[in-house]
Amino acid sequence: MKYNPADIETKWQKIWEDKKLFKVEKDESKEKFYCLEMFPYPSGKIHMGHVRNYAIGDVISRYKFMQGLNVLHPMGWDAFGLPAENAAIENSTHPAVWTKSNISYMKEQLKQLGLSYDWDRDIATCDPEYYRWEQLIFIKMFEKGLIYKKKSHLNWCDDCNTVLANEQVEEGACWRCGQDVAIKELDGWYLKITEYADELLEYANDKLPGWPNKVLTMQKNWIGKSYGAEINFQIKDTDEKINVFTTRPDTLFGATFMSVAPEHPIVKTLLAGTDKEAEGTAFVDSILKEDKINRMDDDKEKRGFFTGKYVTNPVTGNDMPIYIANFVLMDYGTGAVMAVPAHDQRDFEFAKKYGCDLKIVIQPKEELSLETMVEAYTGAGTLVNSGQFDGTDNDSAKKSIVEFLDNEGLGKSTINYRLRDWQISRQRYWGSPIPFINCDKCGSVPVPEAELPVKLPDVDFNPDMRGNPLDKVESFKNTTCPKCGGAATRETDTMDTFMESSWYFMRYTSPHCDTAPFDKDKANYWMNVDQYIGGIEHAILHLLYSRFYTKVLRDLGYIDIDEPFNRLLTQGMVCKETYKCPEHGWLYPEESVDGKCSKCNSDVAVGRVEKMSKSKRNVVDPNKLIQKYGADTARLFILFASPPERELEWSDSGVEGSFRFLNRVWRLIQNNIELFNSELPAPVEDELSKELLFHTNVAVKKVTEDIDRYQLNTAVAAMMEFVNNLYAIEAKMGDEHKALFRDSILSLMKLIAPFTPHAAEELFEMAGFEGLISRSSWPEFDEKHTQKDEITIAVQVNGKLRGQIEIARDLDKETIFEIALANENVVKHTEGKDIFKKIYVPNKLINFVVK
RNA sequence: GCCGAAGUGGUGGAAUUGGUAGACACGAGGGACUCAAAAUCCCUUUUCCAUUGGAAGUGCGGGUUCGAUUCCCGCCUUCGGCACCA
Repeated sequence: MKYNPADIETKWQKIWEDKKLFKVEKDESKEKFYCLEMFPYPSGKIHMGHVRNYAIGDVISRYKFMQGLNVLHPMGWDAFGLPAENAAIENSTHPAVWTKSNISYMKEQLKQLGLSYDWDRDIATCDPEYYRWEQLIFIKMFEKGLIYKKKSHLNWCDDCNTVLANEQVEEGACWRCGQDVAIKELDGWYLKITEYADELLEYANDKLPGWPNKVLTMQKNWIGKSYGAEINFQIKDTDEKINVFTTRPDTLFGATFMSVAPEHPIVKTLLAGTDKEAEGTAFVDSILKEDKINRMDDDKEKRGFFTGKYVTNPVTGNDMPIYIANFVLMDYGTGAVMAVPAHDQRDFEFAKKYGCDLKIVIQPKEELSLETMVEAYTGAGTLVNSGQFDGTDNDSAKKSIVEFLDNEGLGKSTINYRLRDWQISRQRYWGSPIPFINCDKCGSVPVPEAELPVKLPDVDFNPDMRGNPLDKVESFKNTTCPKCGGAATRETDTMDTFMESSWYFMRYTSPHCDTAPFDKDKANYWMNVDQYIGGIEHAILHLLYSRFYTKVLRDLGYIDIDEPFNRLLTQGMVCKETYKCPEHGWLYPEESVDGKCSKCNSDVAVGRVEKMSKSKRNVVDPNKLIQKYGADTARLFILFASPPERELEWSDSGVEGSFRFLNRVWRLIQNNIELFNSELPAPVEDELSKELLFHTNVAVKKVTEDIDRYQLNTAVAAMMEFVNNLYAIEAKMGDEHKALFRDSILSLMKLIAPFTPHAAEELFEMAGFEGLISRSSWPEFDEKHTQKDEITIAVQVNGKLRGQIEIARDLDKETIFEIALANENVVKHTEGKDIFKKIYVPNKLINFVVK
């Protein structure tokens, strides 16, 4: 029978589904393994990135199943988000309709890949049964003081009437309507992730050994803990002070002016009623009008405005002019900076432009002078011009100056984070409603728990819609205050969709629990996720939020763990070269035929290898691939082509190779299928038997170890090598070897089972086995068969390979040297020379050092 | 600019702890089978010189070592992250 993936794949997918093969329950008697891949946004159809992600997770899950573990392997849908809402507006359909149809289509696609999910645990985050718990958690967090509301400056599109995330601003304009983006001060809800900054950092430092360093480093940088001081500066002729944060208190004597952020509240006070007011306000407005992206541009010119006011340097007593400066960020530190132009590059540039004083307070070995300085000196040195601190090295001066300030009540040592609290308000429809009611008398009041979930109301979507749909649904918006009973309005913003993905992995442990977000017992049994797999692009946002959420849920008493994910594998992107036609722009791969555009026959320009994306059309559709070769081939190729962490360059001919391999496996086992139903003579202990045992045990060992260390590409290579060896042995063997050969091809079936499960099931069945190979045991290897008695070792002279000798394993050293020295070619290189050192690496090589 | 990762045949990649560089696969060339094709199978395939064999070779330049793709120093390139963070 020819290998025909189309028939066998649907057959086995149905059997697995009918038998609910991958359905699991908590079972204390078994060791558990929780394998999780990042759930997808239901955008319409799956792409190669999904295939790769889920193929990796499926191999690991199936392998652990076969090793006898109780494996939880769930899948679901990150179902809230803007694309659904945009599609709804465009097509006048409800986002729920669009989302649901996408989910059912994509679910079918995933099933076609033969993935081992427990579909009974399927969840969609847009389901009120999911987001009701998110709303409950939100209220619990509020009660614990982890949530607050504040005004802040955000990207705002007037036309769409909504806040935009930074990444939704394209060259200063709204990505959807092209309107210029403004900065607007808006109310928003914040989660106090900064309260957990230290713990998040601490675990990232050394308590997450299963995470790639790369991701931990990115998170550490994102949190950005820095030690420094807060120093108070008195505004001259007033009672008010301006606080600054600095990491360089040692340079305080060199502070000659002050810069404050345009958004800083003090700005209005400073300008009020002065002759600078009009000009200053205009300056501030001109900066705030720029969108955030532009304002943070590379090499942005430094612009400042002198307010006409001064602060007093607390240690020198000198007047320091106060400038409003475009490069000072309101949301880092205190929004005000003491400027030390001699020792900070930004302040240096600013001072040169606006003619501010420079003062050197740190001298390195090679003396600085103001006349020759062309840039700020930021290195170490000895303090000068710094009163009683002169002569101390700048590092210890950091401490002593802060101590001095502390004693005088002028400042204190402090720690600052780059991490900011998480703003979760979105002026959108397709997200979880924020369960709060705004009352004129009582302020923001949580919706009583009994009234949860706050469900999204129905809205008629149409292309003429603008703004936040919820805000216009009067029946939703108008309500009464739960506290005072007076008229009140419901919060019409919805939550950031990262809120859903921050705890979905816990919901999977009891997805239908209707009394709590999840069953605590079950969650404690299944968590942590033992293996999490997903794209590197989530290194910060999703993975940091999930860690934060886990700690919060712990502190709220929902679960007893500190971190959600034990091991993390970040898979690389799937890439392909791009094709561009001078007439028709980007082309799909199939539109470029022999270097010509299939539409106009112009020469096609082959671009660089890039991440597969719809916009550049350098995509390969998993559907077409599965139709042509089957899911097993698709899975095998995507795992073989590259190690999981690295990016994968798509190659059609590589796919052919994987298909060929599967056919070779198929034929090898087919040709010998009758062995499974035959009485065979007892095996003999000859060379060929030894060889067979050797190759089989080596293959099992290598595949096992490679899966354990995520090297799925070399695991596939080991299976290929095994098959090549089996063909060679098949050609030589007699009846007395067939019993062993039968064992070997059974091992082969099991080894390929996690990778190409359909083909493995079919072969297993044809061999006459009862039950499913997916539920059979993983093959074991015997270390003694992975070693040969006769081995080849390399003979080097002065580190250069001069020969190879066959010896018995573990032969004594001196005998090996004798044999090696007798080797003809070795003699040539040692003759007439002194051998003054002989090195022997057991069973590997020897090296003669001669002169 | 800062941080991180990577750089190996024509191509994707392998070499797990410092020990025979190029496993496995793709592509290419040659051959077998076939009326022919497809499929399959076999051989060759780092470069250079050559007759057994030799020389060079893992981005570049140094170093440590009997021995370096692997460790150290300096540089180049590519990719990723962060970026006026006080």
